[in-house]
Amino acid sequence: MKLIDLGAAPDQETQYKEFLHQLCDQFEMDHAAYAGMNPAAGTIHGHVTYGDDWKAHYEENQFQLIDPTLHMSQRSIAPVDWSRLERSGDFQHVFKDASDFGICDQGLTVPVRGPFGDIGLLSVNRDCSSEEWKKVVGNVIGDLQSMAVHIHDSVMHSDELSRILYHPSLSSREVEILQWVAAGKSQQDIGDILSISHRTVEVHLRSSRDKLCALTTPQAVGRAIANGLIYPS
Amino acid sequence: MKLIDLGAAPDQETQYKEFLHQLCDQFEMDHAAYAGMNPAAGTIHGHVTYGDDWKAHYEENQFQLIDPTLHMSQRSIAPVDWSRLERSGDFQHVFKDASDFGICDQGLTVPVRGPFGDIGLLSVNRDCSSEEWKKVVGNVIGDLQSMAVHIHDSVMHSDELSRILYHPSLSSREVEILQWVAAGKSQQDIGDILSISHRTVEVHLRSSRDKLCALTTPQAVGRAIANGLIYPS
DNA sequence: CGTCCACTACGGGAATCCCCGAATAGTGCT
DNA sequence: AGCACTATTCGGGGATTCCCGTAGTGGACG
Repeated sequence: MKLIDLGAAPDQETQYKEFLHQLCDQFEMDHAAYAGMNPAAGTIHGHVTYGDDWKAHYEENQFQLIDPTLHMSQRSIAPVDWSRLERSGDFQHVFKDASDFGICDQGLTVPVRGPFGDIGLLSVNRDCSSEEWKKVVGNVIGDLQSMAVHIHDSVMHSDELSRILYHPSLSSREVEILQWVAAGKSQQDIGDILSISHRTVEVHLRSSRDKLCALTTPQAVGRAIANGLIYPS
Repeated sequence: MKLIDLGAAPDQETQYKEFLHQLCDQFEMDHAAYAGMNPAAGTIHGHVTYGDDWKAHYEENQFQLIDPTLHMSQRSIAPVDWSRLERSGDFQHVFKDASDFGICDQGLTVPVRGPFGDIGLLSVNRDCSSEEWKKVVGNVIGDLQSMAVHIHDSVMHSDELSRILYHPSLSSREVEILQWVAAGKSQQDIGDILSISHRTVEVHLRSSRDKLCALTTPQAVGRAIANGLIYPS
């Protein structure tokens, strides 16, 4: 299994696309797609081997908001075979359109997570018999896992600068207190834990809200988690 | 590659240990160890193939606080080969003791992350020549990745609180209100928007908290966002 | 058909949070 | 040194949220 050095790519878009095409050839897949979300930087990376027509159609209809393959695998640790997805309205909606573009609903999505709340999703699909699919998947699942880690690692490291630049600058005290709030502690509790007045705790929370442009503490916690500043607990 | 159904284990400790021993046999390793941390549930799972004497020594000296293999891989996306670890004082300290127990410093740690900030670390090591190590690792890295995902997935789902968190069932009204809260609206605002009493809004929030096992609304919002029930805004 | 349970809905009063003002200490710039 | 800015600390008092109790409705089940 050959790994491309994705980091040194001068033209990343082309490089990643080429990588995915090679991945398809190697693992006998029709298509491959990678989606990487870095909430800390507010960036989203997408690379696909699909045609531009399907890409345009997907973006136009905002399918990323309802796409069940993204929704499920974002919540999973293990790879998600599309056959195990609920055949809901959203599923029918997306895959009915997909089939019009010659894309089948037999696929697999491998989720990868980094330490900053960043998520990478590597999806592959192939139009073939159910038995053949199972056999192919069984053979390449481990390599796919490695590929997913490799591409996500590469993408996130190429994006490191923007992550640092766009990181909201909360003070350590503010992060500390926000983390306790997300852990379900009251302001009084936190004051006791940190041995300061609960009034002071509230001031730090206020400045956190200001910096995150949040109207309420729950909203601030939501944004802090989405930004990878704190972890849910 | 055979996967044990870890979920149906009557005696989990024994089952996981047996799984790790099989993993060693299959991948030609001396030892294997898994450590899983779930901050949402506040639980830590550990399973190793090391002897009880080293286990006791490790715990006694609180090595988990300084162990560089844990420290580095907690911050990495890709697997970490121990040869790339900095030979710091902590490294010397841990591995000097380890060698006294017949454990070598040639190993690899594979990190896996779930959607709740939960981390699983699967480590393997083997005493052999550097060339042989590279060859062995190259052959099994993909399978190790799959194994790490499999065991972490299994451990997290075997945990009671984790099970609840991974499969919450909020009513549509509860999700709707939680989404407004995450958008920074007050209970009064939401009541006006939905044309119901703000008291009722609070009841829905309370049942949302209950279902998500959250002590406060901010914590509930954090968990709801973390598992994709609502979107940050 | 009655029972149980989940969802929806409302209100009183206590607990908590949030807006206001205020003080001290450190940091960087002129 | 003087100034501006931020981080950290604290308190009063009004606004908001939260706990407890109550109640109607509709679906599931023996």
